[in-house]
Amino acid sequence: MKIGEIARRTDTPIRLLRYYEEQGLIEPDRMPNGYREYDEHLVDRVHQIRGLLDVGLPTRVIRQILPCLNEPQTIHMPYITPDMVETLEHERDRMAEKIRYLIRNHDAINAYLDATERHASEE
DNA sequence: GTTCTCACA
DNA sequence: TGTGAGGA
Repeated sequence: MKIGEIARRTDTPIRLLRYYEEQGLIEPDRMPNGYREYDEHLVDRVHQIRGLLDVGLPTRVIRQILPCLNEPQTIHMPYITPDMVETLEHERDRMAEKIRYLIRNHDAINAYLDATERHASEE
């Protein structure tokens, strides 16, 4: 499929699909006219990449663990190198910190909503 | 209309 | 990573 179609199917801007390719996250074939040709399996891969990006993993880390991401939604670690373990541990810690902030903000918003409700029902 | 590359008041 | 230019 061409870039426009995979962009629709993965809800990813064309701009970003080209960017992911530049970062070595995906490598679509080329058609004779120079257009990128995306294989069906890349649909899942793009979804997977976006998922990891959403959780905060930088593209360089994703590129690193890419060979271990084959079945959709799963992470397999057949061959794990020491420095891969190191970066993953680092990312895990970053995630934990992010979660702490999320909880904090979640609580704050919740408290606000709570107060608003009480206020409204008292009027 | 769609895609491509390159580049940045 | 957004956006536009200039081609095919």
